[in-house]
Amino acid sequence: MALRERKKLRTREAISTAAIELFVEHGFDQVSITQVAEAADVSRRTLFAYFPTKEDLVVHRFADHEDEPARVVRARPADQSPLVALHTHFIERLRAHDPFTGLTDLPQVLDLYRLLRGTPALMARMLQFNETSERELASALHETAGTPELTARLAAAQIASVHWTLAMSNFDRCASGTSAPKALPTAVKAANQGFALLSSGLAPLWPTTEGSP
Amino acid sequence: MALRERKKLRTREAISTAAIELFVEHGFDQVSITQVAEAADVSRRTLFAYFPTKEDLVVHRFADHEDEPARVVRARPADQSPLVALHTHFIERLRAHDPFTGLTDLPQVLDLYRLLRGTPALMARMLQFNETSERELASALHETAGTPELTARLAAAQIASVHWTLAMSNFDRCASGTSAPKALPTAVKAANQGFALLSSGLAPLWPTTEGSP
DNA sequence: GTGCTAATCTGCACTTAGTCTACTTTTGCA
DNA sequence: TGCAAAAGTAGACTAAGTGCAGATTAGCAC
Repeated sequence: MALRERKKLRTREAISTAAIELFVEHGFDQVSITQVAEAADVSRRTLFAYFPTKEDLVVHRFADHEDEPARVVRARPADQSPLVALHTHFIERLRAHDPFTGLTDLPQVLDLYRLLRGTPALMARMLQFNETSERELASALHETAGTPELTARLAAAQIASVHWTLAMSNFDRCASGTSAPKALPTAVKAANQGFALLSSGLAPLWPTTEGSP
Repeated sequence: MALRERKKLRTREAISTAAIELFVEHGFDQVSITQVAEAADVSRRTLFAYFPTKEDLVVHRFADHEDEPARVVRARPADQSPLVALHTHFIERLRAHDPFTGLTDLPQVLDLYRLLRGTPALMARMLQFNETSERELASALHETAGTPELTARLAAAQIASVHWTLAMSNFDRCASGTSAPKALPTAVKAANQGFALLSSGLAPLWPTTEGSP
């Protein structure tokens, strides 16, 4: 990689790191773009060349994971169902304490999560990420499993929402002080339940005599 | 209702109507708050007394439906499962061409939907509505069906996402010119499939020999 | 090294969303 | 009619984000 490219990456990291540090310490709304630019030793204008909005200074760190579910579905063995592939992968990442699952002990990541949850503007941006992820997952299901389009969209929506719920739930436990290894068994159980609900449906939760309309 | 209250409501409506009219004609980003205030014949500052953000000028029209799923679950007969209640209700609203379902012929509503879909900032705001709706549904499930908290959250997430997907799918059909009565059968079939997936799970979609991990 | 080109960085002015404060108008009611 | 409270207004202010014109700097040819 050329010097120019490397320098750009370093600058980008420097800006984002400075931003998150300031945001974590003083709060997202209490720190201005100008202050971030000063801390990172670049001009305000340059900062906007790297990050289109203030929110992106924080959430770009999750951009890598945006297409993870779709990739997992596309990369699965031919004889494996998408749901099993996603389940297996999630449990695997959980055991690896991948921040992607919400289960982590890294103080920096926990701070980052706390910042996200406490800032509506950032949560809104994360939901958009989630929607992109969902759309890509729908495409992957449609293209690799032959699922009809609407069906794929419905399934992807369910899967993405369960995924998000599990990650938030895991994070909440870690943020409130439980260590990752200690939270792992609960997290695995939760993940198993989430994927079981996806796989077998919600009907067994509320058994009644009445049928559907 | 007192004169003061009535006048406030009228002002609120006038502002929102003027705003939507302008936004639909020229685009959300091409119209400034100042222009909206002028069109509604109030001061900029007064406008902000009624609507906290520019986005709210548009999306407040959906605020009524925010807690609809939770209400349906709470109001269901004692012997009915939450899922059946929600399914029945959705089909009912579909037949009534309730804009809440995305199925409508009212040109104003269609314009409004088109505006939403074409404006990322507005979609982001709608996703937040959806999340609130999901949280309230989770509470309703937890409190009225005795579902454990995490289970309720997972179920609510799935239900809310299917709901949203169905509404968007119906809207897309209507926005592309299909009349509501003509789109109804397809919409009912889609709803039945969505709720069937929720009820019985995704496993049957992708039958394989391999089990879960 | 020298110089050229193109990418990058910067300063500055500008627009717009949203807030704050102090002041005026209107409404409900005695 | 008069008064207290609610609602509306004017105008200055902060901060995000954009456009532009000029200064720097990397990459490369010689």
